[in-house]
Amino acid sequence: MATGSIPGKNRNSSARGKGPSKESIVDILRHRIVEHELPPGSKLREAVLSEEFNVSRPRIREAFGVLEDRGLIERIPNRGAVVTRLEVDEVLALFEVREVLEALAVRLATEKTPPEAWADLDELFGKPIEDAMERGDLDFYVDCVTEFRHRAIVAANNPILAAQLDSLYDRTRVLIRRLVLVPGRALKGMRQHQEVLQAMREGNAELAEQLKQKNIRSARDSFCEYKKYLL
Amino acid sequence: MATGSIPGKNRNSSARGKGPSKESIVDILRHRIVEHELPPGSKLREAVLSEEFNVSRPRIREAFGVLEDRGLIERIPNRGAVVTRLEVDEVLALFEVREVLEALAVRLATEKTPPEAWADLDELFGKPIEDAMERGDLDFYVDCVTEFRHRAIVAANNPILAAQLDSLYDRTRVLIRRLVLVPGRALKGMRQHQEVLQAMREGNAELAEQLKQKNIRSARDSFCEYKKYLL
DNA sequence: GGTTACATATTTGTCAACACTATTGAAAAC
DNA sequence: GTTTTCAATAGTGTTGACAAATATGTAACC
Repeated sequence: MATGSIPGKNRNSSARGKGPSKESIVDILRHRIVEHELPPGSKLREAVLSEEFNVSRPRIREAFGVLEDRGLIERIPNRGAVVTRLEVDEVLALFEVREVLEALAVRLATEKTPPEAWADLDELFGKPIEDAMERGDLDFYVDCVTEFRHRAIVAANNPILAAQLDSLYDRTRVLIRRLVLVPGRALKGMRQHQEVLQAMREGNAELAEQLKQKNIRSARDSFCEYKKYLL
Repeated sequence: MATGSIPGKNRNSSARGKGPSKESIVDILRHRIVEHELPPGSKLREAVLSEEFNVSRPRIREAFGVLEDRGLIERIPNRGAVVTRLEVDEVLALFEVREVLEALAVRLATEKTPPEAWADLDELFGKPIEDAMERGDLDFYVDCVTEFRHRAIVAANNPILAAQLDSLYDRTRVLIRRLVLVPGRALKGMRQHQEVLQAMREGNAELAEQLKQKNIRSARDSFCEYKKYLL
């Protein structure tokens, strides 16, 4: 259920290599959509996909069904499937939910893990990331935050939470990545993560949860301020 | 996406009435599963369903895809689909997430609505429900709590949150209903809801959120204590 | 009597072809 | 020259049938 695998370029690719499994199909499509390889508004034609994956149209159709249920595409009767376009209200709604779920992940991770386990992450968010920030290495910052997210979700040890967060994250991935371009956002995010990590190293789950929630809320505020540049 | 409609008995029902739409199919199946009309472990045969709904098997298959993605059924290759059986760990995981999401709904509802709007609910949770409790009318209690839930979710005005909560609730509906049988549980739940409502009438969103979170956590504790009777 | 092997039957997985709807282009009328 | 109507086309929605795999029941053998 948790879509953990990393799809994308790989086998199949039309060359009569027997089509990929159904889960692979939704994962590949999901990947293309969340990475804006298929930007919002793109039409998804069943025929071309069925030919590319060497499978029949009903299999594509089945994949469309779950993609639609996850809110990644919209299907208009007799008109076909289109990649969902995010509206401002929807982004704010996503942030509202992410605010409590990401915070929950941090709290559970802190509760369920000995504080020492966060030493390496804490180290990563020390000198290495500060150096990266000074030289404007945003990629490194994004990688660190991604790693933090991943570790927290794994440590939270809650498959349902992981699936829900994945689903939320899918719909805002590019947006969140664009957000680091907002002046001062990355620096602020780094400081906030350092605070969260410190609380985690002290085993203070409630504090870590509150700080993480503040972090997401502050990200949402940044989005609001710069929304016309970001959407 | 938010599965708000109330499916079940209705049109179609095999009598050559042209099959129901795809969304109807997953809603009908969803309804049967969450109400334990199809208890955990039931086998879902594509052929009988396609005949009952007067549709072809690929349509059933597509519905199975989203049901599987939502975690309501499991599909074993070449073996078919069975209704998911809940494990204790999974129930606890669901409670952990519900704890923060239901609380979020209450906070957002309080923030986005004038306090007077809760007068009728507050009234309902006053004398009427106390009387019902005295005469042991559990149905009335369940109806009140359901109404509270519904009102909070609508007032929260967040489609993503509504969809996630629906999905969580689907997987534990019968369990939660059984929970009111636990000695003292209903009474405790009533008092907790009264406290939450008071906070809402005072416009104290943060307090209402915390109280609602405590309410769910206390429900989880009750489940833990009586899990061998409930599962 | 119990166990194993085989044949049958049921059920899932997959596909290719058919029917219907909407869009787009051209042609004719104003 | 502009607008309206109609036909052709492309693409979705749906169906039924076919192939592969598993479960079941029976018979033979130990």
